[in-house]
Amino acid sequence: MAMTTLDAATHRAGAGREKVVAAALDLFAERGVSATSLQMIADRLGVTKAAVYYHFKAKRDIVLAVVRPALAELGSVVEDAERERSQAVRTEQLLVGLVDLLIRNRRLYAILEGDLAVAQILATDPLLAPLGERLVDALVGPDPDPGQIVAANLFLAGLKSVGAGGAADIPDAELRGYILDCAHRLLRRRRQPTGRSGPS
Amino acid sequence: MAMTTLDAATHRAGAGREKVVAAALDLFAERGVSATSLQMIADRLGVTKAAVYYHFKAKRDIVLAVVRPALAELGSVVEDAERERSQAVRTEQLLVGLVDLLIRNRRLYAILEGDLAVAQILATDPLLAPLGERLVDALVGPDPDPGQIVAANLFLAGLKSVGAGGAADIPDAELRGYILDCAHRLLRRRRQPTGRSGPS
DNA sequence: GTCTATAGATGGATAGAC
DNA sequence: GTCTATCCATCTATAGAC
Repeated sequence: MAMTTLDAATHRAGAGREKVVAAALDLFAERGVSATSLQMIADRLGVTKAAVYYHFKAKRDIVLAVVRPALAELGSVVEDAERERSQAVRTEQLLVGLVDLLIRNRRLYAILEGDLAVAQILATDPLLAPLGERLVDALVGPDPDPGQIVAANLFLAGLKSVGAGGAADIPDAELRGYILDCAHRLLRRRRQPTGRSGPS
Repeated sequence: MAMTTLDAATHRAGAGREKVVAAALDLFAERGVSATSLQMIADRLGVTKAAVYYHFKAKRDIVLAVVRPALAELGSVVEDAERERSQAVRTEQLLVGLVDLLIRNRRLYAILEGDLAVAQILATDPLLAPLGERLVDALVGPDPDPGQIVAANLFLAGLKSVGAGGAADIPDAELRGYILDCAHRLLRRRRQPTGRSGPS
């Protein structure tokens, strides 16, 4: 029974649904999630609110649909890195994957933590919620000093903002280099104040 | 005729007004600006919406009142730095002032660009709007390479997030050191690809 | 699959009594 | 200076016709 190639995961996968997601992404990036109403999404598509509600039973689900694909990718990047044994390799692989992901969809990152409402929605999703913590952990390695945690958090928070608007005029390949440079500067090992000085 | 010591600048400066600002700061930090209603602010104070409207004629004005003191301080920091002749001194002075400001009121920074609604409100204020640009300019100096602009933006964006929640358990003095370390790593001059290699 | 219509709640904001 | 009461707009969400 050919109900298209995919159908279970997303409950309905028509072109209409994807148009809603695309329009929502536009509006979320422009005005923020809380300030975007279903009416605006419907207007942009030239349909009515009720038509939007055919595809999604709540606004919350639209937010998740907009954000989930990239976060799923992010999850893969983190998992791949976590399998790496050397911390140096792990960090580098994570960084490259992270920056690539950002470059590929700059606007999305503006939404991710830009609105506290989104953070609250993501916190309710059991798969997505712990991602941030795992990210920092994989990035800095085991028993990091606090300075490195601060640096990692600062970098991750800065990432999204740079993707958002701070560097809209810089082409992808170039921006990628700049960001990786920032990451290397920030995360290069500090002089350890805690003993344990050699590589494992 | 003694109408209290101050009265012109803030149109009314009673204890009630300051309580509203304090409650709003709490709620904005917890839930974001858009998601905070006047009803919630009133409830937290045990008064009614109308009582809040006695002090502020619109929600927008509450947001500005919450944010303006710190932004005014930020303005002073930027101005002081702009008067400095050496770019190296200018950057360093700016950084120290910036980090101090962040440390002194961590929560506020979470609000500043955390909600796009706030950005839109600030953009309408003639004094506050150009601050961000001047900040970056003063931080990186004249004709910066794009990499440095990216680094500066990344740092500034990371700043607010670190103040917000990423490092809630780190004491002020220590956090201050970590952040300054990050700043120095990020903003230390790159090898210039554009000629002009020496100090002025 | 998209519509009209509307429910039901809540938002910001105002008028006027006390 | 704080209240009650209210206005009106808008919001999310649902029911049911086409």
